[in-house]
Amino acid sequence: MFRELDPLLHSQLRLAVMSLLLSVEKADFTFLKNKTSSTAGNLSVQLDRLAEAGYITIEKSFKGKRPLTTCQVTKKGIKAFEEYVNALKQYIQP
Amino acid sequence: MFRELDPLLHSQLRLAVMSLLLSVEKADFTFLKNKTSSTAGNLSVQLDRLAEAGYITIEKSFKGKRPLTTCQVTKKGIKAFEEYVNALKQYIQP
DNA sequence: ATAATTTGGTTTATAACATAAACTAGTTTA
DNA sequence: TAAACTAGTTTATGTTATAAACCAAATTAT
Repeated sequence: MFRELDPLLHSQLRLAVMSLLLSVEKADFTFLKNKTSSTAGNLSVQLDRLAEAGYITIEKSFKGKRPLTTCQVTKKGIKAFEEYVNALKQYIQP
Repeated sequence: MFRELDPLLHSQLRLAVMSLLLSVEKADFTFLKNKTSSTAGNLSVQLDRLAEAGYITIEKSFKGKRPLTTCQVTKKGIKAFEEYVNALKQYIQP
C-alpha cells in the first residue's frame, strides 16, 4: 500500500542537504551549515552518513591555509532522492 | 531557509495514518493496521501520540462483543498535515 | 466442557537516531 | 602572546521508532 521511505533521506537535515546539493552541484561545509541552520557537529555526522551510503562525495582540501570540505551529490544520490520523492507523494497527495 | 518539519508528522507510520484518515474520515484500528502494514504495537503507540497532540480522536467501543477502536482526524490534524506538506515541498521541489 | 487459537489490542524493552556539548587543530587578531 | 575565531570531529545523551512480549476476551476444535 504505502511504499517505504528511505530512512536515510527521511531526516530533516539530510533531506535539506540533499536538496541543496541537487540545486548547486557542489557546496562546502560552511555553506551547508548556514543554509540548513544546523550545528557543525550534527552536519558533520549527517554528511558522513550520506557519504557512507554513496549519496554524496566528500572532498577535503584547503582554501588558503584553512581546511575546506566540499560535498557533491552522486548519481546514486540523485536516484535515491527521486525515488524518495515519488514514494512520499503517495503519502501527501490529496 | 528551510522550514521546520513537524516531527510528529515526519514519521513514516504516523504520516501514513494521517494520510489514510484524511481520505476516509473514519477508520478502525484493524483497517489502519492492514493498510499501513504495521504491527499492532507500533500502531497503538503512534495513534496515541497523534491523539495526544490533538491531531486525531480515538473512540473505543464494541462491535458485537469485540473491542473496536475508531480513529478520526481533527481540524487541528488537518491543518498540521497541510502545513507539513507545504514545508516539505520546500525540500523536494526542483 | 475445556483446551487451543484468534482477535484486538496495550505495555515494555531495545536498538537506532538526531542532536548538542565538548573537544581538536590550526589561524587570525588584539 | 594571549584571546578569539574558523572549520570542523568525536562523544555523550535524550528521543524515537519498532518489535517483542504480554493481556483479556471471544471463537473454534476436541
